[in-house]
Amino acid sequence: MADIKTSANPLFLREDELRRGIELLFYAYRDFTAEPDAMLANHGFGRAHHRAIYFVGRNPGMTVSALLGILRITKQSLNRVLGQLVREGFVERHAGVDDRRQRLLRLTATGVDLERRLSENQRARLARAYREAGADAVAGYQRVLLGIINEGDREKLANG
Amino acid sequence: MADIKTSANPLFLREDELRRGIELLFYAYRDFTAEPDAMLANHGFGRAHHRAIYFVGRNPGMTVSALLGILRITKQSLNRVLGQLVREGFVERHAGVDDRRQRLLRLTATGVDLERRLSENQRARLARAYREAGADAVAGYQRVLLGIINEGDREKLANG
DNA sequence: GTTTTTATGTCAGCCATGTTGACTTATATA
DNA sequence: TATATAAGTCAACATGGCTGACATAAAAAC
Repeated sequence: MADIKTSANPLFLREDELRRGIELLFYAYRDFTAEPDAMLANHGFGRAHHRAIYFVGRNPGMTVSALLGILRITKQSLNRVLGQLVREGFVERHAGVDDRRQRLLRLTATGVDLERRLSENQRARLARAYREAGADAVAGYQRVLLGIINEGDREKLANG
Repeated sequence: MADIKTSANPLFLREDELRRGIELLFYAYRDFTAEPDAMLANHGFGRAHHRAIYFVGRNPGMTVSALLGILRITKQSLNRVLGQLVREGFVERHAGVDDRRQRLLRLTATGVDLERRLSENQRARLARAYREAGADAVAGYQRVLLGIINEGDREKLANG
């Protein structure tokens, strides 16, 4: 009886393979966010704060709309966490230069520091996983995740 | 000038590569959960209900403690959603046979139906991503996600 | 130059889902 | 018989989504 589980087999998309892919994503995301969540709790912050800090740190000078587009939440939800971050000195808002209605976002020095501490855990975790899996596996990981993402962002992220 | 970005290069763990890995995981999870979330909202349910239904469907007859161990939430949080699912006829609880303190969980026919409809989207999305990425990429995707997961579950899931 | 649209912020209230802490019940085990 | 375990419950609280309504300033259209 032929081995129907070899990687070259076109039937690799059967139910079990998909179920496994779904579960691995659940477990990985669960463990990936657990430690930063615990650190954030000490500041009275939550995961939403981490996301805002992360993307502002990644895109200094980004507009509020751009951040909303990434997070896919309402501006009311965003402003709750963004307001806290501004009031507590982690994020700065400055009027845009060509469009003065815009509020350009950037991390303060304190914000940069918090972002680094928060993501350190995730970077270390991912670095270990990458190292143990090897470069080819990393390419596959990226290719599949890219395929999961909706078309619009997939194109934007494709050559990242 | 040599291409320092080839997949064989040992420097592939630099900052940018890790950042990309983090962001792909964020975007993929965001889009992976968006459609089931919308369906659940029509039932007055949320993502927590989906997780409970999914894992009970996957492990018929599982105990409450086993489910708690997977979801990593408190029993109070779980019981809120589990109670709703039982009251509304999606999940059944039966006393265990060898240990009658246990409540063994399983989906009703209605529950099986809901689970299938909820996960259909995710299975289709993942199937497309798998198909387009190819079997080698799928293996890499699984290997890296497995590496992200904490040791305890990693061993349990390794030969899944 | 006036009107309209856009970018952003804000107030109020609702819901889902996580938390802690205290307590109960039934059953298994020592 | 005493203790430990599996599960459920009540109460209160926080985070972070949501909707809807409204305000302000600046850009863009007319």
